Amino acid sequence: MERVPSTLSIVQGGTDLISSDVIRGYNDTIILYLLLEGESYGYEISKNIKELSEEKYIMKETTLYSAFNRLEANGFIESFYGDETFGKRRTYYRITPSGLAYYKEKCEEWQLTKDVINRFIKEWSI
Amino acid sequence: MERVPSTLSIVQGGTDLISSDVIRGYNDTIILYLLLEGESYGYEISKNIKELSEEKYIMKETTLYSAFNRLEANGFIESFYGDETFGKRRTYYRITPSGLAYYKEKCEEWQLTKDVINRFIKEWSI
DNA sequence: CACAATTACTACGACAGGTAAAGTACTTTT
DNA sequence: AAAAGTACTTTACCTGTCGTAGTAATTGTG
Repeated sequence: MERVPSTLSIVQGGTDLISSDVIRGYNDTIILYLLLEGESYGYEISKNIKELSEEKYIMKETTLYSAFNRLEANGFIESFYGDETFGKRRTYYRITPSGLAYYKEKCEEWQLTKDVINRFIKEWSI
Repeated sequence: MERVPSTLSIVQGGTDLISSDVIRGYNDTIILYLLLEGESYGYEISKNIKELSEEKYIMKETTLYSAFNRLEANGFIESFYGDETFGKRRTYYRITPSGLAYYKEKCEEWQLTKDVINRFIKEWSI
């Protein structure tokens, strides 16, 4: 794997590429979205992101777990241990009311951000 | 001015807010877009961003000038001095062919990114 | 005429978020 | 028995943003 500077860093080697710097501001939101559907844990969320984005976005493990810590520190999610008696013990997360409020804010912000960025984008295809 | 952590840092105090972490991946693209229309310099670009975004996004000076340096180091823009004989000498920038190519890539990427993020966003208004 | 405001940068240092690399630990498949 | 998959944790580094501050010239206001 070639070493690429971070601005140009690419998720997925193929033709569908997304630079991680863009999603940056929305990693927390993406995680919260998946927790809306119910409690979950790291590995599952990771797979859900991959599936929902049709492999176009794969969140790195370290990014995911550091996001969990940040979200918990901010009171947006709560963690608890699962009671599985086999395998490695999972840490489950659930969204809190303030996490939901934050998610809603981010959704509104997204509409605005989209509009602003669109003004600086040209469409070359067709 | 209250000290706010960077994730929640806000551009514009009012109801229209955009966190800088989101635009992050597109600052370079925004600058290149404005250079498509012709040569320009820092202060002018800064004002154009403000106007085009209807005050919804104001790029910080330090962010702008560090973006210029990065873009020039990557060969996406070229700088030269203006010949004004009054005032402080301006550094003008023009976009290069490889800058144009990069801009086009970013535009395509944006369509993809928008689609991906949209999948994790709910619409609460209406 | 003094002063503030505006224009046009530059330098420095701090900080947050993303990520590579590596390790731990247990289970299932080959 | 080895590889692959599940489920994390720790460390250390890099990049981009941004607060603060300084320089330098011009224009507007009292």
